[in-house]
Amino acid sequence: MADANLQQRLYQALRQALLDGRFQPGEALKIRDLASAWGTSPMPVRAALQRLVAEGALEGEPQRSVRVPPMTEARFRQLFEVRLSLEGLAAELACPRVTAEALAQLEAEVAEMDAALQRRDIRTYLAANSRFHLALYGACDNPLLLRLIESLWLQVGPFFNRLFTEADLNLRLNGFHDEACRALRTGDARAVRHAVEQDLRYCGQYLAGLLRLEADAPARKSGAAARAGRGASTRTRPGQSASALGIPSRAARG
Amino acid sequence: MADANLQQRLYQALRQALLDGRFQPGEALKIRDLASAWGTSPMPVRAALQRLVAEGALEGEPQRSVRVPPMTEARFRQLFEVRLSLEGLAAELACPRVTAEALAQLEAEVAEMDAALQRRDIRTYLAANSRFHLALYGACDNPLLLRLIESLWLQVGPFFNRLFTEADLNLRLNGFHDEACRALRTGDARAVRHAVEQDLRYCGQYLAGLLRLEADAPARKSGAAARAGRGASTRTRPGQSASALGIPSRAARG
DNA sequence: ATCGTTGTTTTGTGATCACAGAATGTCAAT
DNA sequence: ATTGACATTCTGTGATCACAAAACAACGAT
Repeated sequence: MADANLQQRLYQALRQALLDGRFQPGEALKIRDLASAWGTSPMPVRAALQRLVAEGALEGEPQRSVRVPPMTEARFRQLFEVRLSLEGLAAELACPRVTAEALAQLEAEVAEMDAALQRRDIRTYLAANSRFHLALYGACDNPLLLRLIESLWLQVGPFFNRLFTEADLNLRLNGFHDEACRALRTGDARAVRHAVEQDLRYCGQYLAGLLRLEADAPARKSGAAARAGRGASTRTRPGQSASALGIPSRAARG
Repeated sequence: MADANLQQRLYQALRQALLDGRFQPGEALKIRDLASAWGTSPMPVRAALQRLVAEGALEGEPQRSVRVPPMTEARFRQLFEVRLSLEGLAAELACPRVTAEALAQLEAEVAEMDAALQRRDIRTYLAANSRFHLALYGACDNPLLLRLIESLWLQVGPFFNRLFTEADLNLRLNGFHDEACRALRTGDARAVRHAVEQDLRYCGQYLAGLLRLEADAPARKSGAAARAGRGASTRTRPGQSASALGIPSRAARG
């Protein structure tokens, strides 16, 4: 996984950075900056960015810089309408195909999420949550569906992770995971789907609330450099976003 | 639409060629060939191909030529599972949002399809069919969903169109379109979804049958150059696939 | 003080070149 | 005749260069 094409590694790195919310919404990713940060030529960076644009993870108008799309209420609604449909389908398909080992892993993830919630360790919770859903959907025997779901995650990621790190959640969203596990044991595919859909709906409602809050209070602190309309005139200096990457930046040459 | 970036124009051209089934499944698209066919440098072609790979319309292993993926039963199943879910969702969402003009267009398309069927004009039928579904889904007020559906069409396209041009269809799949229109008038979203799903299922079942037939009879004539396993040793001469394009090939220079 | 204008810099895009890995084609040995 | 190794060609990938459009900043007019 570490080898392969340079552009594919850059793609993976950018993808992970996006999922971790290491880029500000609205932030412009400039080819030459990233290239110098990685110590490569602009070429593979260009390819990686174009691929992310093709997947909808980044937005780029014809002749302008590529930006990470800010989350709006409209986009959020669209995203969750599709997520509900697709992840529900994956869950339903996965039910009859899930193996004993997979089910064991799922329950282990639920346990870890419980523990993380009690420790108020959001980071670990989110990681276990991702693994839970991925392991569940992974059993659906439909790689195409899986790819689509992952591309959707990539589009929510930047917004999702950023908000969750700030928010203290006294809410219990692990109940739906437990419910899903029970339904999996029963073999009730509809119930599995319903549990996953409820999980998504619950989580989505919470995030929508946070989004509304952030929209009302337009960046009181240094955060959120760009609003929904047009990006503010904050000019980013070269190499600024380099710190957001894994910094494999081999000895800034030049 | 005709202007914009070179790579975007190439992308659109390739996309259309793919939708029209002008490329053989399994055929390898080589950068330099397409570039010389268009009279451009290999660079924008590379970008366009990579974008199509990112969307799943083409498949490409790391260091080898990009190919149009052959349709297999597994892939077909995966594709239609997702299509059913997504297009059903789009139809359901579109129902309460469809305008009077859109509905008029939909019924006009149905009429045209009827006429085309009686004339056994498959070409016109397919075009009207595309317009019908696109117009319906277009009312769903979810551009993201629309993009996903179009990318799915792009993946079925090469297979879909090729088979339909060969097959004489005495089947009546216009009934579901009519049913959808009636449900739209009633405002019964579930019924609209059901009609569209039935349409897809019916069409999919037919195509699956043809696929099975083609799989059993492995290319008795000159068609189908490559099978599912490994591509045959048919070595394509440069410029062969150029005829499949719009041939904007400006005076082969050199 | 604000807005329109102009000159400079930045930044994406396309072309050409260079390199490495894969595929193919040839030839010799069994 | 088939199979193995070897040489050649092809093809994707990355680097560097050149150009045009967009963004930015400074300036001048109202």
